Amino acid sequence: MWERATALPLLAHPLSLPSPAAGNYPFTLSSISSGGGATALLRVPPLASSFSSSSGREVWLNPKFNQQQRSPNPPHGRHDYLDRSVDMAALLADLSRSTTADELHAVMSPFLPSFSSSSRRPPLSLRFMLSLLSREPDYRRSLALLDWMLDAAGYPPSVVAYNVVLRNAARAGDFPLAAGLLHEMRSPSRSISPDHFTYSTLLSALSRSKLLDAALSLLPLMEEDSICPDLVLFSTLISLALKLGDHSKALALFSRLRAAGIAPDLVAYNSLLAALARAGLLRDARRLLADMDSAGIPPDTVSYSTLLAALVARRRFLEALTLFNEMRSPIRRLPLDLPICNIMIDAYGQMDMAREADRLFWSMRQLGVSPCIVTYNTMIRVYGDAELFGEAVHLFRLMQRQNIEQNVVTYNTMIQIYGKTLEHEKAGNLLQEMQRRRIQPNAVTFSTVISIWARAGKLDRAAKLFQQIRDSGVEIDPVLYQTMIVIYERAGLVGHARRLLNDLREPHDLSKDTAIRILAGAGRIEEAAWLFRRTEVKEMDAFRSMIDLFARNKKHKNVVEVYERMREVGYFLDSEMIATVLNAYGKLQEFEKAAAVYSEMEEEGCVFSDRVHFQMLSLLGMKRDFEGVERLMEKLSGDPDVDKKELHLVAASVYERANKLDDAARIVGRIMNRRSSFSNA
DNA sequence: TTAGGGTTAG
Repeated sequence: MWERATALPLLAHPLSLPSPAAGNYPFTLSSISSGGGATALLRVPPLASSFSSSSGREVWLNPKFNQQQRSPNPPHGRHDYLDRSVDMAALLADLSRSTTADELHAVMSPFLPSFSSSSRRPPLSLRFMLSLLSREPDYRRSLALLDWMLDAAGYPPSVVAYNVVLRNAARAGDFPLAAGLLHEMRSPSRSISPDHFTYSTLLSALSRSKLLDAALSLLPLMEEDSICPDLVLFSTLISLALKLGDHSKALALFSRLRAAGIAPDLVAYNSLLAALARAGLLRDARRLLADMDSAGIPPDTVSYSTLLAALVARRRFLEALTLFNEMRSPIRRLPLDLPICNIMIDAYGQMDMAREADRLFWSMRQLGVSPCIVTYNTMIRVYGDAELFGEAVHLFRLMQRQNIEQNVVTYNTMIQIYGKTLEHEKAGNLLQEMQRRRIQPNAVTFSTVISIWARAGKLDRAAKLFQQIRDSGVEIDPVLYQTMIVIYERAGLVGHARRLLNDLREPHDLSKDTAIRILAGAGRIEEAAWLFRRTEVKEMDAFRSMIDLFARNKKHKNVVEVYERMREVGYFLDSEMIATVLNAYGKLQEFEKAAAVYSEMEEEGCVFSDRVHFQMLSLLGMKRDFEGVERLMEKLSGDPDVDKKELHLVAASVYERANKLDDAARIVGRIMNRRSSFSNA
């Protein structure tokens, strides 16, 4: 429950100042000059120097202007606040930039009793004081002043006064106080309605502190107070939900935004794209791009990179390439920026298009984009995956020669590459080198090195390193210890493995399926495969992770091996897995088998995602069975579930890759026809 | 008076 907090005393160290007896004010009105109007010059005498850094200061006031307006022609180029009442307020405002709340309060406190409670609104000077106190580290003293204003001086409660105090409590992360104030406002004794500002400040502060549920709990209160959240608030909440990985909340919030009649802007749309992508609703995301066009907010580079990253993460490269071409096509002509270069270099690498990745990497500067550490790390990995080991090493050392920052990811990537080249000594050297350079190895580094050494037959060294890690108190994460356990088991040291589990207080009967999932998920291919082959796998997730692992590593034969084992057990695959298997058969040039899987699964009543159909289409193209391509296209054109635009794009790219440009153009023509008939309708 | 989006390693 929220609680009203105790306020700190207004003045931590009371200062003694002259009493405000007549004529003893700490400043004087010294002259009135002219110009366009009455401008008053206040001279702050040395008497007041205890709250001013200089021994005397000048403050210009123009009574013609309303309070808090800035003077159009500030004398001496100064910007001073102006107040019609020409009272202390202006001076306070000016001094507030160089004076502490304590000093100001010391100046003001003698006057406090003289403030009349009969007026409806506290004078500006008091309001300044409140605002200033609330900005101090001891922001709770603003609460004391608020209490004094309401209770002692008897001013009526005001939303603004509460908001000032609440804002700074919220900014300071003091949510019990902030929410306490909110409830106090709404209580019968105060009975003032929190306004839009009250909720905005509180909600955005809660969001900054990642307190999504607390923020959401305020929405019903807002509704009671008839305050509708605005675009800013909604998009803050949506992005927070996304950051916390709760895409369904993000989607729900977006629906509420729409229901409230708020038109999303580009960023809100991009957040929605991210939410859809994370929910795996890529088709909806793809459609949203078109919706954005109709809404007059065409997608930008970020929109595309959001979708691209999601497609790449799901290994849907064909669609990713199509999308990338689309963003660079004459219709869009969107510029490339750093993240999208990073995404594409990564994607090209995974697509076995290292040459394209390389070209993009080295042309970035011409595109006006400076590669960052992520770019370098990705490019090194792509070189390694393409077995361009010389290039990988060269780039790694080039970074050092050019003093480009390297981090633990850089080293982990490079160590992994030395694992591939079976240079376990060099892997070990890099481990030492990074430690010399004060780049802390992490669990990834250790499990990689241990795995490399074990594979090189250096079991002793691996075990010794593992022991060192344990002794050092570094947390042993599941991948690290599963790696070590499999190493022991492979070496026939079952006792060691059991003891390890025992020491780590892990149950010995931790299922092998789980172990497989952990190792496969981490890309520990040797260890996962070894375990997979000697385990009677039951869990679908274990199979899935193995298919993913082998697919990621382009071990197409092994993908098929997992598939066949699943069929033996009697499992049906989901769409994603079928597409992966089809792709593997394609890479193995086993088109007949692929076609058999496709029709068999269809007969079994599997509902395919578009991706499966498109994969099959692409296989037929690779097989140069263009009659088959046309037949399948015809069939899919009549399927209401298939996205027609996407279908045509895929078909066009199938013909393009087969170098049948006329056919590709014919298909593209169909897209254009569809488009024009759509716009005519 | 308030604000939001996409990228790297086991």
